[in-house]
Amino acid sequence: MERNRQTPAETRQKIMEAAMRLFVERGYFNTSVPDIVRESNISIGSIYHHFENKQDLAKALYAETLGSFTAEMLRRTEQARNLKEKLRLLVNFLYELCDADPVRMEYMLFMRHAEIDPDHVPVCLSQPFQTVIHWLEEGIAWGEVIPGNADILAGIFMGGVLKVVELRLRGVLATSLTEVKEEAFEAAWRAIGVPSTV
Amino acid sequence: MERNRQTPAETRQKIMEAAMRLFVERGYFNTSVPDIVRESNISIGSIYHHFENKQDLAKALYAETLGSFTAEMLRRTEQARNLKEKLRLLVNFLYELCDADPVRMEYMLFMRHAEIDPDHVPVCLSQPFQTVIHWLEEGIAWGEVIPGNADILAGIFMGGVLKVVELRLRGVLATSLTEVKEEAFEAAWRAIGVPSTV
DNA sequence: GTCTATATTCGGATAGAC
DNA sequence: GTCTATCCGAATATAGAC
Repeated sequence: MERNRQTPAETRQKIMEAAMRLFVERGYFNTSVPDIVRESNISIGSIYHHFENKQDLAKALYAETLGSFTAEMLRRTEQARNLKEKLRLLVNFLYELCDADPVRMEYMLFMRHAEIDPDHVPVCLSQPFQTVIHWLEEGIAWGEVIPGNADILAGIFMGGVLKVVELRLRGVLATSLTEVKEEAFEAAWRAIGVPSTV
Repeated sequence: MERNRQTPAETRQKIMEAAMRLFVERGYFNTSVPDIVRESNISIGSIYHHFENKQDLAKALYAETLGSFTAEMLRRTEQARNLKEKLRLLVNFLYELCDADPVRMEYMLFMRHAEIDPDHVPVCLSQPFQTVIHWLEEGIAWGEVIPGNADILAGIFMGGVLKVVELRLRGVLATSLTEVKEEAFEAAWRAIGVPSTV
């Protein structure tokens, strides 16, 4: 068989992309390494050259995906003037990402990574969620957010926003999320925002 | 080894309870049938007598758990006079269940059953969630709920309420859900309820 | 670095005694 | 209906040529 001309970095990238597609489609445990070989057109030997084992591949995929998501989220929200605007930009980012790359969105929302990596940090303790909690603590101090437990308010807000993503990914919502982002954001904001705030 | 004196129904029940504990603790695919043998003290032969195979056991467990949950949910909410009261009773039920039986709660919230059963119906299409959507459609007609897309409003409300459950199960919230159920409910209701409604 | 061929382990499932 | 002993396929991972 003809050998690949691509660079090692490209090979590694193709492996990870194929793995993400398959993990989303059938789940980690229903995906064998030979499946990844077929989906990526990379041989099993190369896969085990780039990654120690299947779990190591999954961990690298998770870490890199979460890392780039977090960086992009912070970039997209940093220029906001107040909390309401920050959260609106966050929702816009999430909903646009879901429309543009549903596979990546589904991967981040639903991969049960704790079943793969015993010392995995739960999503609600990871940086994106903790950042939102911190924003809400500031928002409470500033009088933009209804006083209360910031963890609970963050859960109500983000849980609502993300459940709408799930409804879209499951086909319950027929319309793209971009079309409903205002309605969803306004509802979620009503739960936590002080009404007088613009 | 001494044979069991229990009835077949008890044997079946012990198998299912052990399976649920293990599925929640390590996940379906990290649980082998020999694991279930150890956890339940039922032999592998008996397990395969009561269930066709491991997947059939998981399907029965899921169906029976969801069925009894749905029945109890409907029973607990039927006497409410209006939508706000109905949803409050629903939240009370969910949060009390989480405190009383976190394993069952976690099983229902996080089992990725689609990876086990190819023709599994997603949670957001299952009876409990569809019931809430139907309630909200009525609530909109009655003027109790802010006019809008009932799917989205249901997602915002239930997503928020359930994310708080997740925060509790993951140890982010140190207090029991019973202690915070009013705060969480009031916030989630603000997202969807017409303010004038009592 | 990439490939093919192969070894080993492990877990789902069955046979058949009691 | 419950049990023990066993089979067998599938999947992870390795060896070693190119």
